[in-house]
Amino acid sequence: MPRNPAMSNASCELLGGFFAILAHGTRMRIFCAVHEQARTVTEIAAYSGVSITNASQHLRLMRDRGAVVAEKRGQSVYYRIADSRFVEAVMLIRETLVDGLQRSTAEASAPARLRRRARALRIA
Amino acid sequence: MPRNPAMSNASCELLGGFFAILAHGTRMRIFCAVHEQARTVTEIAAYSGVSITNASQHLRLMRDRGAVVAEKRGQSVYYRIADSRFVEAVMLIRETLVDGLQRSTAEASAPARLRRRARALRIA
DNA sequence: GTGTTACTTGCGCAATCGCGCAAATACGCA
DNA sequence: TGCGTATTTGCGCGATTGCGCAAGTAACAC
Repeated sequence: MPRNPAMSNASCELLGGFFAILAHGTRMRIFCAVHEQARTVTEIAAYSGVSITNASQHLRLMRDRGAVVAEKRGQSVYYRIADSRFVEAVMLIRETLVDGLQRSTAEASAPARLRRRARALRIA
Repeated sequence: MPRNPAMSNASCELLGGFFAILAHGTRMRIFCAVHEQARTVTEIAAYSGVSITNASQHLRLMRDRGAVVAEKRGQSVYYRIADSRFVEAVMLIRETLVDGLQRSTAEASAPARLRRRARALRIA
């Protein structure tokens, strides 16, 4: 990337693998669920609107790739985001996406698809 | 996310869709290829080590979701990153990932898998 | 018009992903 | 010990993704 243009293939695969973690609506919701405090699998499942089994499956993937960390307390497992910079990065992308959509929808010819997206992100 | 914990489901789907753009080694390499200057499909394909057809397919996805923009000049199409903040976000995640792997590999019990990952990102 | 270069698109197939279900494991309490 | 709660894991199947191949479109030169 910027200061390191010739990033190795292995680095690209690795980074790509990390982005895959958030490349899914449910996992993004899980990310939101744990972004401010550690939560149990049951809580996360309820928040995200998926089964406990499914939440556990997603959490395993996210943990294996270093996005979240798990801590067992009593009979529950608490998950939280491994590093707050991940949240910063997501915020940054979200803002940029919103700006891009605002610019698009400002043009009269903006297709309905874009306007719908902009609305989804709560702008315009 | 941080300032907006209760992000709507639609927002999560949308953000997830965006992350999917970079959730693939080839697309990450394409991202690297165009991060500092606009390049043609042929150049991008050569840089990324894939066929022109395949590069074009990936680029279409990336353009549809707003990660890159295309500009036709002569008989070539030049692609570039739509917003430099996308690059910043990728850098931020890359650094965070490197830090996490450094911390992991610092422990004596770090599994070989992590050490391999750290090496791939050119640390340690 | 023909030919060439640059890129895109439709199709088909193998590989991967997401998820429900049932079974297994781990913990705490009586 | 046995019981209830919390979480994980293995399996199977439908849905999606990635990619090669062949055909199609676009711009330029002759």
